[in-house]
Amino acid sequence: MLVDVLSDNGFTASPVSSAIEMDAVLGRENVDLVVLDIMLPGEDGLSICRRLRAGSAIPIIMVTARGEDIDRIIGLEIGADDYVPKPFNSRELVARIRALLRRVRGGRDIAQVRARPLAFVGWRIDPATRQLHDPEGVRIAMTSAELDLLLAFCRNPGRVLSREQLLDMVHGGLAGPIERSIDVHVSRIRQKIEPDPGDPTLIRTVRLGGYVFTPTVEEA
Amino acid sequence: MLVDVLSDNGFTASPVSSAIEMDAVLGRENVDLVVLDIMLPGEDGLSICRRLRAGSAIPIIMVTARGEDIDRIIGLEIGADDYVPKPFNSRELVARIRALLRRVRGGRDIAQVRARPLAFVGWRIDPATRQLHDPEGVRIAMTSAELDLLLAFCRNPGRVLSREQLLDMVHGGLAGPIERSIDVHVSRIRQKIEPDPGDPTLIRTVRLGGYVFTPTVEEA
DNA sequence: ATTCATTCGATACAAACTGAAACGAGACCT
DNA sequence: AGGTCTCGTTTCAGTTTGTATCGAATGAAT
Repeated sequence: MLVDVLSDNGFTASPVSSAIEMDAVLGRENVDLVVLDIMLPGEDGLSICRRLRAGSAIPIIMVTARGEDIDRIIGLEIGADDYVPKPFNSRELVARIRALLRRVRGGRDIAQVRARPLAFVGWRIDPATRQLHDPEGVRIAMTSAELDLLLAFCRNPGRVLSREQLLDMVHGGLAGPIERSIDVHVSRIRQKIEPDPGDPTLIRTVRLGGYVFTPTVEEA
Repeated sequence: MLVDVLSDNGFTASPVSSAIEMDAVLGRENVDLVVLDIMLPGEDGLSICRRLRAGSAIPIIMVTARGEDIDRIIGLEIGADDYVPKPFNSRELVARIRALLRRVRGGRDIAQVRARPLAFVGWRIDPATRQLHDPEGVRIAMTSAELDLLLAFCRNPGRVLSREQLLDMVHGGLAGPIERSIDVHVSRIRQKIEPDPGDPTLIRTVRLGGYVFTPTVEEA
């Protein structure tokens, strides 16, 4: 029944009835999330959960008939990401799966959200086309690194971002340039977007801290 | 009671009893997670949740007395990250908070709630843009350390703050300068904001105590 | 009232940090 | 293969910041 509900909601479900089967599926398919019943023949659900969690960060939702608090607590503390008591409403399970996927791959979901153009004080920046337009609608040429950095700022307005954080966001974590290169890019961006690059207001420096992007950013 | 439980578990909790209070706390403190009761005077819990979610990705756990599935579903679909039915075991709530924080931090992409600007005797100071404006609206240049210190004062008006406390607030706890450096910064701030820096009224010295910020401060 | 020890305010200075320009290696296009 | 563009590094000047110093103010004791 569960498989049907999930299929109806656009998921691909691979039902398994034992820990051994599960391992097999996990081994050959790309699994985004595990729905785990505590009651399974063979290895116990809690034990499976602990084992999975030890080896990966795969999202786990536990299902159990036993409604006692203590089970939920143990489940959550062992590392399950969510818990659904049985009997459950199938819409609730789907909602929880969606919520968990949304959270866990924050990366990808936000990526969709992030694909939308953003706007600040008249400027528009579009991650999809990788273009920047000034308040008059004129396109301002931006290099790749500049645009990435500006995007990182736009996605974290009003927050002090350290050079390390910015480097992470722009350079995707992989080791590369030294932190001071951020300064250079900030300087170059300022030349292009600040009304008075000598007295910047959009990207402010926080000494010993990094930089803050000050305007409010909204989707456009 | 909740506050006690959370404190016992190492969290810092700021209880509020209305949406307005909540906004105030969110504006001035660094909030990691919101526990939201559906039943609140004034704005409805679901509405608050929707509003919060519209502006930020702050983790939200909803608490409600109504145990019906439909409420949970709505709550989750609106964007709450988790749901706890009342009456709840306090250990379960703590476990859920831990689990949620763990997940969210793992994502390491928490969009913070934007800090609100503050005002005193005509002056405006905006933590988000890190700018200070005098009563005529003219921007007064402030260095990072000066602005941080003035912000610390604005967030604790009418209280005598020791140099040690101020150093903590400005320098973020990490060991650094000696206490007397606060004197120098206070002096520099006075030069910029006091009508008569020789006879300061806004930041008053408390001998053997520290300094007090005297004006009333409100959100602007 | 005077003296004395602290404490605080203001200035000066050195160290640390940031901004901007210059440079060169590498990527990309033709 | 040549040229242009981009980007990380380096360098140097300007700003910011912490500390030191000295004089003024405070408060207690004589």
